[in-house]
Amino acid sequence: VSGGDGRARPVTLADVARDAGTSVSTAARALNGRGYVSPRRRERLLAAADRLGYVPNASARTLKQRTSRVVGVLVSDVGSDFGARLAAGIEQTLREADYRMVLASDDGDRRQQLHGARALLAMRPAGVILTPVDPAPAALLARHGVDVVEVDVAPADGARDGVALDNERGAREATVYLLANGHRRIALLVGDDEARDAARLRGFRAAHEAAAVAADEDLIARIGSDALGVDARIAGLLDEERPSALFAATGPLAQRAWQVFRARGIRPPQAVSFVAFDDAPWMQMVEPGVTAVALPTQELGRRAARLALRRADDPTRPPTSDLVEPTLVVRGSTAALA
Amino acid sequence: VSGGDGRARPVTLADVARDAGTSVSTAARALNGRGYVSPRRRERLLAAADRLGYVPNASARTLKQRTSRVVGVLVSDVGSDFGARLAAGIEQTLREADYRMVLASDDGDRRQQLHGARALLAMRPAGVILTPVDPAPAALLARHGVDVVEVDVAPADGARDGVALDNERGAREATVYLLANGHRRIALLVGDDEARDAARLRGFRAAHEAAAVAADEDLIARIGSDALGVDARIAGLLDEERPSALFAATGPLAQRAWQVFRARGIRPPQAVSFVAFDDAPWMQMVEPGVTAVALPTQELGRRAARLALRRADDPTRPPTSDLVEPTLVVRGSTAALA
DNA sequence: CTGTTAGCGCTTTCAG
DNA sequence: CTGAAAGCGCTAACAG
Repeated sequence: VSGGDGRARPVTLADVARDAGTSVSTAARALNGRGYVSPRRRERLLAAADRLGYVPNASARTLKQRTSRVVGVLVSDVGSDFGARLAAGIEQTLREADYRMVLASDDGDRRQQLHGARALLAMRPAGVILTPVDPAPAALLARHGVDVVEVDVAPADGARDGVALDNERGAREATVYLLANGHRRIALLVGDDEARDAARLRGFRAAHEAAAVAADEDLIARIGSDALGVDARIAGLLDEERPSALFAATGPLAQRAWQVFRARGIRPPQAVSFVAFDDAPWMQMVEPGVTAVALPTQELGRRAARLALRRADDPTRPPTSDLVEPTLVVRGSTAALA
Repeated sequence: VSGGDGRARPVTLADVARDAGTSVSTAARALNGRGYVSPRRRERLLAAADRLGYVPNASARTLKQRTSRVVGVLVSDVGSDFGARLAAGIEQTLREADYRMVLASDDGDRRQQLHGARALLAMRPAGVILTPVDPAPAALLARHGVDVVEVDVAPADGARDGVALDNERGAREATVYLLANGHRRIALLVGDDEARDAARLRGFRAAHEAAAVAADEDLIARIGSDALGVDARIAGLLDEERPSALFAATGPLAQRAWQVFRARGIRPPQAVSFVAFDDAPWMQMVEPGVTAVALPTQELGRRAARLALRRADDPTRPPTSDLVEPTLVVRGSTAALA
């Protein structure tokens, strides 16, 4: 990188123009490639810009064009595995298209969400990607004419762009796998979320129906992972219902279940086979490895970013809602029922 | 949130002023609280802003003030555990101070790093936080008058603000713990990085010196975790040197070591005690749990953000370099030598 | 193909 | 205490 000493005043387009002996408009045309500029002058301008260390002022451009090359991202927690991988996918795609990502999180707090949305609005973003917890931020953004892409919500109502994981299919495949391995009494641990967990439950049921196996309702535990007594509930399920397999349809529940196994000396697939939803690093470190449904979270981010970019490009196209497919990773925690 | 229907043109300060029957300058003073405005008018302006759904235009403000309320963050990988937690800490602190974070990553690619730095520069950020891989981006930024905070570099040379993990101390404490438990032949697995791993190695040595135990050089393996034959090297170390404890001073090496244990049926602390650097979720899921040095990565981020903010506030203060301390988490993989 | 011109929305002297 | 006015740096007509 050449040019530009520690001067206080940043180099502006006017400086470059002056240096090359042209007007600012010619300089502008040369530096962002649109409009006619004679090759000679273009070259001189490019050289001058380089030598002076010219960096365009994004604010000035945004002010004039009324839109920036920034896409806002609102997630509940960047530090979580989900948030991190999502953000990574988004950022990667954005960067390839020469857009910037401004990332805001709310610590699961509605007020923060709205505040974040307003802060993003102030930057006149080309779009905003958000994982919706509350409808208010999306509504605010939309009301101000900002295009929104929703992530990980049930196949969107069609009013907005959205990308979601195919929770139902993931759960179905895991269940199909167990059924195909001869399991008939499969216990299900699933969260109590309206959308996500309901879809996983549907997948579990669908697999049973397809196999013409009746799913015993007593084997199904809908329970938040942070609820009190989760461990006891899991233990109870194991003891009383004696399932041949356990499907933990949530990352945290899988973790709890594994802890219960450890505590009671259960070592899948002996006694029970074990399948988890949401593959995590620990699942391949434990012995045996845990068979799990792996979620393409980063791909989810890429798709969301692609949608945002596409919409920025053409605001009139009809809303899309994408679905990304999880895959089952088979490890040692499952075995065929003899 | 009140006001503002789906109009195309965003509400500007002029609109608010007109609505309240004042001039824009009065409106400006009222809405950002500095300068005199009569209570009556202030109130009317606030009400008007609210009713109209006014959102200030950050670009206009930035253009005028020549600096934004944005802090740039350059990390190599947002999706990694380190990057994610760092970003989370930074974002949290920034948000509390009403600053925004624009996050860019380079996939370990120098060109991307420079490109990211330029993109940030264009936004006239109040500061940039980066995990330095290459000195060029920081230099570019600094040359253009942007304040830089470096993260996780050896206690900075004092030229710039910086926050680092106290790698030496973390390694020392882990080693002290093993020595205190009677271990004398402690094998060390450490990376070949110039700064970070060298510090950890120093810590290992320092602990030995303090305990007046000679560290056997044959027990020390400096090896990149991605090198070929890491597993064989680890196995060899175990077989040939018969250490009573193994200290894996890097996350990836710890993972490799654990895999080797699994493959050979070794179950710490039987045969060997095991300590890892960089506590990770899997370490509490495996049986037994792994004793590990936990790194306060999120705190690292908070500190970095705080430094950036402080410097934005006062550009003249002398550079600070902070050090954050890791803590040892004792689990079941270590035992006292009989 | 090039230069002039008029702002984008906000902040900030500077008079009143 | 308030308003007029002058830009911040860039883009986009529109004349030449």
